[in-house]
Amino acid sequence: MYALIDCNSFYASCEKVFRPDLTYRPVVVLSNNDGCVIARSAEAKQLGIAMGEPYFKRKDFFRKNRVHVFSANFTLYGDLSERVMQVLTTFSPEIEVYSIDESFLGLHGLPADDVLGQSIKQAVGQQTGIPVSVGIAPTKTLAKLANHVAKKNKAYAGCCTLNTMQEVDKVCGPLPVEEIWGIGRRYANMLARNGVYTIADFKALPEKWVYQKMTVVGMRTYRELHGISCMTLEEATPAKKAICTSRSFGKALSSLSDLEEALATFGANASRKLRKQNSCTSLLSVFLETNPFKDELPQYRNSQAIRLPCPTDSSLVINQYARYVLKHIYRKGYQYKKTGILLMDFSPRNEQQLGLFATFSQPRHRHLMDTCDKLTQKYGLDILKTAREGTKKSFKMRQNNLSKCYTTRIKDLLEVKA
DNA sequence: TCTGGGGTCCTAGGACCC
DNA sequence: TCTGGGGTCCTAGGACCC
Repeated sequence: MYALIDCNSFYASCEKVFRPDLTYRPVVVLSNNDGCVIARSAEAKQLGIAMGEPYFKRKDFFRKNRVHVFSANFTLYGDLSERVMQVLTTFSPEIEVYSIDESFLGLHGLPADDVLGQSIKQAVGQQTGIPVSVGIAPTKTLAKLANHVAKKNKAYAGCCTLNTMQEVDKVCGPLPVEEIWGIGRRYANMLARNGVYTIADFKALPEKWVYQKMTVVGMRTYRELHGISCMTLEEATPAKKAICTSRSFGKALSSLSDLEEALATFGANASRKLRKQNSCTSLLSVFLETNPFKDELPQYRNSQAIRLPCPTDSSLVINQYARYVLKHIYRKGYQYKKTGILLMDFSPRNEQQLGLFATFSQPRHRHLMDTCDKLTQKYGLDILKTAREGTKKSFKMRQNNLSKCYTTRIKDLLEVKA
């Protein structure tokens, strides 16, 4: 049996932990640049605020309804996420951290019932302040469904256990197919065209038809719904096969030098992620685009990849090539809104073949990068940068409602006043 | 004025190898 | 006269997830 533990309105809940005055108030969290709504507290959902709505379209509505607005604070959410996962490991050593706000637990040897679910919920709530829902079932796909049911129906009090196929069919059969993990909008449309609307309809299909229309991925989902486990717990997080860093700018940029500063910052960031998982990259791609929402402005977007002479994890080398590509795809006279870098084709750091014609020295770069990483880990990212990253930051994001980093920055600690 | 930022897996088809 | 049977790698496109 598996348990799926999912945090309720995670980002909004994180903000509420340190703002008890907002406990019963509608709260929303915005995407980078204060662009769209990406999290809503239960009260905000009740007001009819949708996921992904552009903030500027709803500003007046938020003010009128006294909706509290936060800029995304991923440092805070990441830290609280780790604390939640830490509590979960006290229940079972088998844990797959599936995303920032949810984990699967393997329940070998544990009583898979609502009592366990409730004690997980209680422990996480007490130790972190984050409310969670728990779904327990024989397969991961069914645990996801059970979790959905626990969240949507008050009667379940945040925990739903589905032990038998009879229970599954009774509770989940009438639900629409798009609630199934692995069935998105496209498949839901395709299924609707074929007269399949509910989970019961889907389960009644011939397996061969599912395979033909939805490949082996769909078939796995189908079997999991029938109680046949096809997805195992992935306890070790596999290394990434690609790493991307990109941001929209707070305001449009047109000069090459401004774009170079932005890209160098993103490149340094992507390189740090690369070093953190002990990989080297040998293929990188740079992209650049104007604001697609501005119909009246001339539009341009382009991207290009470049193969490196030998694998590297050096910010300096990566940015040198990134800058070369940027110059190549940059065109004068456009208002750019976004750029980014994508690193691909990884190899392990300790298994490097040196390039015969490499123009940079691996050992020297390695030593330099190690030293830089040690310094920034200890004193923060602002302590040391490459000159290319600049100091102007003309690309910086809009973040007008950013909360403090209560748990990761000493000067942001809450004060208790007598 | 203002519209996010990451990832994964699978399949088909083409080019090439022996 | 007859023209097999195995592979790999790459790319593009389509689906999905948070």
